[in-house]
Amino acid sequence: MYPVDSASLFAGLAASDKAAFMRHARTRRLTRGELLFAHGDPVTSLYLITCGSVQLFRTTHEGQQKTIALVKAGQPLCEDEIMDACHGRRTSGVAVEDSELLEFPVARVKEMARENGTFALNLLSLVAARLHLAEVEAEHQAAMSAAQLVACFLQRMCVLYDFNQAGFELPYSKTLIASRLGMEVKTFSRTIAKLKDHGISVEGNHVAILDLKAVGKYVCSACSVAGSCNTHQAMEIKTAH
Amino acid sequence: MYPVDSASLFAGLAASDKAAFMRHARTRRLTRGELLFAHGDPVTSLYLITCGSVQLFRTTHEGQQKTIALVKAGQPLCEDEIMDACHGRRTSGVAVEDSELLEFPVARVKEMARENGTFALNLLSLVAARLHLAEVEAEHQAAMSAAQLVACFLQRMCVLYDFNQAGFELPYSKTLIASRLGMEVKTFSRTIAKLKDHGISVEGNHVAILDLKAVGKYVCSACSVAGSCNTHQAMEIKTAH
DNA sequence: CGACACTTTGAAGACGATCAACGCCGGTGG
DNA sequence: CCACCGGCGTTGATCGTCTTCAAAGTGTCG
Repeated sequence: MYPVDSASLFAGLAASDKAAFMRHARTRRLTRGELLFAHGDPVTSLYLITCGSVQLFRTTHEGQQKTIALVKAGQPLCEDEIMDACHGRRTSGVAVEDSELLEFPVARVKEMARENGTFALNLLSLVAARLHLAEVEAEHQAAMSAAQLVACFLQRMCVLYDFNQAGFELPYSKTLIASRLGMEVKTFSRTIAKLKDHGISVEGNHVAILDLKAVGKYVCSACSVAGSCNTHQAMEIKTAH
Repeated sequence: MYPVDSASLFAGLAASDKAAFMRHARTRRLTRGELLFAHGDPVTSLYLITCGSVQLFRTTHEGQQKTIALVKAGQPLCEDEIMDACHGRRTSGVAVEDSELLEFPVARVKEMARENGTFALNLLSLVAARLHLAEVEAEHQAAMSAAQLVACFLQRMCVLYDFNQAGFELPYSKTLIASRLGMEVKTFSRTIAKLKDHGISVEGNHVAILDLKAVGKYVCSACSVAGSCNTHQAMEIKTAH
């Protein structure tokens, strides 16, 4: 269970305001694979994952499904959709594993944002951060090879999930990760083999990042002016305003 | 000159509040090609373009430059950067043509958002809309061929710039548009030829969209559940909350 | 044990990027 | 006035990368 109070959404809020807001929360429990909402559904709620993780995805006309995001415990869900409720969900949301989340009615969230400037700015920070992330992601997709994408992703995951670089287990299936990276499973599979030569070993679900320099050399203009993709580390962590 | 008062940023604001905010505005005039800010610069201001247009881009290590966005008169600039001033500009901004814009200090904007709930929600709407746009864009890049991208772009431009479908002039150079679409000029050039067969004729800077159905058949799951990319039209127009 | 989802691998194919060369135009300077 | 240059746009040929098709191995769970 994730400590809800420390969510960046509530940073800087008075305990009383937080408590008042929390009274509108409902707890939702999902089992592995259960649908939280579907593409096109009306946007009625904002969520905060307290346990587990959720996959956001879209299904293309051919039935293929593209993963937009993997959201883990402690992170909010759909904070970017609350402002245009009229257009319906932009993605489908499904529990990757047994999960638990807090559900806040959109109307309450807007009300809170309208009345509490700090909360509004927190919300703005979150959405802005996601936008930045989306831009970086887009640039990566365009500029980097499959191998670079995978290396970059593994390294970021390592930081974000607080894993030990020297050895950790993949928290998601390879199929899911491949979809998240926008590539075919086959390509992902092939790519993994090549990574051995670049300081990253993957065997089954076990990953070991042996040579960090090899990863770091993939420079990316979106991440910093002249730095390396190691600065990704800061990207998802920062939320303060 | 664009009517500033009708900017979506100020929707629903009391005239007095708007006026108070506007007092902090400074007018900036840029000549064609002039730099507004560079990648990495501290984020000091939010802009509102009153006249002309601005290119946002990043320069990669090899010196190539990728266009992130083309912002035209009436639209705000950098509304997504104001919340993490510490990280510096994420893009460089340059005037595509002689332009004029209003400049608001970041501190004032934050202050306004903190005190005025409506303004805060307007800001949130803007950033959320941009995020949505970025996601759709990413999906397009991944799912559509070069020809589809160009067709889609031309059609959207037609709506966004209020052009006549039957015949209009490109407002930007082909080089710039190609960069905006994330493709090489050469590819863009070749693609244009192919479009003739699909109901879009381009000769020099003159474009005519003859067969709309041809364009419309490029369906895209990001835009609507089962609709066509014609719904792009709604995308950039909506900003209300 | 058998169904089925997940993963790996080989071979062929499609697409866009890259290399290279050329025509076009506006500006500059001799 | 003309020769030169740089930016822009077009076109042909080639190349690398990722997807697709096809097939088979691995694992889990009923």
